[in-house]
Amino acid sequence: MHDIRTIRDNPDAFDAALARRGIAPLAAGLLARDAARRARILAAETAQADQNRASREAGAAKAAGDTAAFEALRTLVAEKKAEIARLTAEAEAEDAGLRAELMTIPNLPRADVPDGADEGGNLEIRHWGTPRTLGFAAREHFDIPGARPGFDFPAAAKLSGARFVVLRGALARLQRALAQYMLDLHTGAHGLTEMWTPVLVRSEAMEGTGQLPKFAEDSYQTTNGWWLVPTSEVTLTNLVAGEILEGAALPLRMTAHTQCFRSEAGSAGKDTTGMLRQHQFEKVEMVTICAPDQSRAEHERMTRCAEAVLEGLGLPYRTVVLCTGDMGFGAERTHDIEVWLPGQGRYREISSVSTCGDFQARRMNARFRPAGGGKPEFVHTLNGSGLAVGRTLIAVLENGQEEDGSITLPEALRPWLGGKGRIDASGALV
RNA sequence: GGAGAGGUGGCCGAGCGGUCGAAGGCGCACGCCUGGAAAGUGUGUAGGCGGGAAACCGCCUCGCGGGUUCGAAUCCCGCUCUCUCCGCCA
Repeated sequence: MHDIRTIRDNPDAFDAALARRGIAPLAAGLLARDAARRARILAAETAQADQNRASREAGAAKAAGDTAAFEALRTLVAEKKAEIARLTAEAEAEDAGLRAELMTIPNLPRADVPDGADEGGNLEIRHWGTPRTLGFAAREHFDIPGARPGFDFPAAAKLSGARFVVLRGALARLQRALAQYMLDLHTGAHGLTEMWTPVLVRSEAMEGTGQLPKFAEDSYQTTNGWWLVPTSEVTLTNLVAGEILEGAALPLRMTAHTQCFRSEAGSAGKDTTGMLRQHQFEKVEMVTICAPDQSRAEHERMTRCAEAVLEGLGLPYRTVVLCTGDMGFGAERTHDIEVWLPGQGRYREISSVSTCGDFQARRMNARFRPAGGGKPEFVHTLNGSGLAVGRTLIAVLENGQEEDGSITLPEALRPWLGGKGRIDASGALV
């Protein structure tokens, strides 16, 4: 959420930044609303101050035995009371209205984000690895002979419908191994704290990270009001909601492996075959809570943590910085990591690492007390996939496929695969 | 799901319907003391919003929301969360 005072101080800069995201100017409307709001607040508080004073004087008059004065003041308070009720209701309505509007406005892109209308404007900032030369026609993950027995889409359709998968045998094992490998890498070499969090959350949590109020249709809600998290960014980030952290304790770097649930509203027809885009999938997420002067370095660090997962698995990737038109709601800068998928012959997103500045912190009211003392300030929040486990499974299968239909698995996974290193053409882990 | 107890500042913990944003303690910060420290001692120490160039002033917050009252941390009602016991349960 944006700070109305910042907009007040520099409305042109606000509108200019919005324009980079293709949004029409909003500052004038917001400031008119803000002026009305403040006028109401002032009126309500002035009336309240009048009442408080009259009440004190009434008490004094009563103590002094001055009945006439007491009765007069009592009448005055009663009058003020009705006035206050009306004025505060108006003030609260204005305040809520302004806040509601601010809650729907996306974060502003940082100056170093490239302009662009869509993903065509993204810029590669680095790449790693070279796609194998296969010498045969690459298959997509669901078409590789060794993988086919492990994917049971008909069974998933029977249980749940489209965009679900049942994994069987070697593939179920492989997915588990991938998640364990990622968690161990992040908690070990990268020093993140492993967390385990709920996947059902209150609306407040979804508002804190920006999924609500604007994107309700993208998530699922239970009959009693809980939301299924679309990513554990929601739980990990909201851990600090409403808190005032000690500056010396920052940065907090966390990771969690959870199920994620997305309605995929609006992506009808996209990626309908295979398990690339599912309503339920696994993700190892990373979240960092830090001081404002730490967030740039933390963003780079987190990006490197995600890239390290792919490097450990020997999967070629490229990292792009998203242009203004392709960024998500809460981000001020995003790095997408795209893994090479031989079956599609192109790079596909496997991780998205964003720094949100104080955008989420304002929504959550998450602050820290600077190390040297002083007023609490809003923290900065960052989140990134490290990585999407299902998509990593796809990448491992497609990149490891052999002409005979078998699949060579990354060496790095052996500790979690009972020492085994390939899936044969019949689908057995050997 | 049933019964009971309880939510006060960074923490612990008092609080008669007004003088209470709140005693006291701990912690923390700064000073005194000291060769330096400890101990001792003094002072300070919540957040948000609004007005103001500033000094400063006002408003709100004792889990949340209502009510009673001239006046509520204190009385009443509802909700919520935590804890204990019972029930159920992976």
